[in-house]
Amino acid sequence: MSTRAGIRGLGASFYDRPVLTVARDLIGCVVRHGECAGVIVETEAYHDSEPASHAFVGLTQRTKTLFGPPGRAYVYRSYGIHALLNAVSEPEGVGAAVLIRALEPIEGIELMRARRGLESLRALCSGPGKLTQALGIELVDNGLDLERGPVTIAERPADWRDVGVTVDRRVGITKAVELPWRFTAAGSRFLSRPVRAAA
DNA sequence: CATGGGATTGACT
DNA sequence: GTCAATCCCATGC
Repeated sequence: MSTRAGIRGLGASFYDRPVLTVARDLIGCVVRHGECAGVIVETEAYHDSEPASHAFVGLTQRTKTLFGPPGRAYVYRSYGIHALLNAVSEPEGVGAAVLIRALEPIEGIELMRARRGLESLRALCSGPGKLTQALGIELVDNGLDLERGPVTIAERPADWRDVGVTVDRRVGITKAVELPWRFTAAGSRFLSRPVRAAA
């Protein structure tokens, strides 16, 4: 491993594991596109066995990336407006992915502010549609290899290695709402929404 | 070919 | 708190 830390993307073996494990382990990792980068502070897992997942309907034109090899980006348009970024997980043939829901911005912040038309650091990437706008990720990035880029996800920086992870229910869905498949960096100020109060 | 439903956001009451 | 914007694609006639 001669590449500089934080530049090289995680390889397919990282994603070729149960999607809940990948979703938890992605907290603290770094998403990068060009000069812009941020630490992942919120993820959700989706799997073809449960109806909130796009892959629940089976293999279609839309879901073929989800059923493809692990370590690729699944990018789709939500509500006609927003591009949402996922990391395809589990072996090829299983429709599973991790939705990246929020980042703590660390590099390229001025470009992110220009793309978002906002100043507030907390508002730049605190939602799945916000972070793709801030990083300039669009539908053309669907299917790209997250190890080679242009969008990459790299391992945790040293100061994020021992980040605490909080488990919660997923946001914004109408099916399988009870599954605790949302993961957040404990105490982060950059989440899309607060963690739900304990029962 | 027509229809309907979103893994959301920002503006507004 | 409510609600519209707006694109892709799955489904059904």
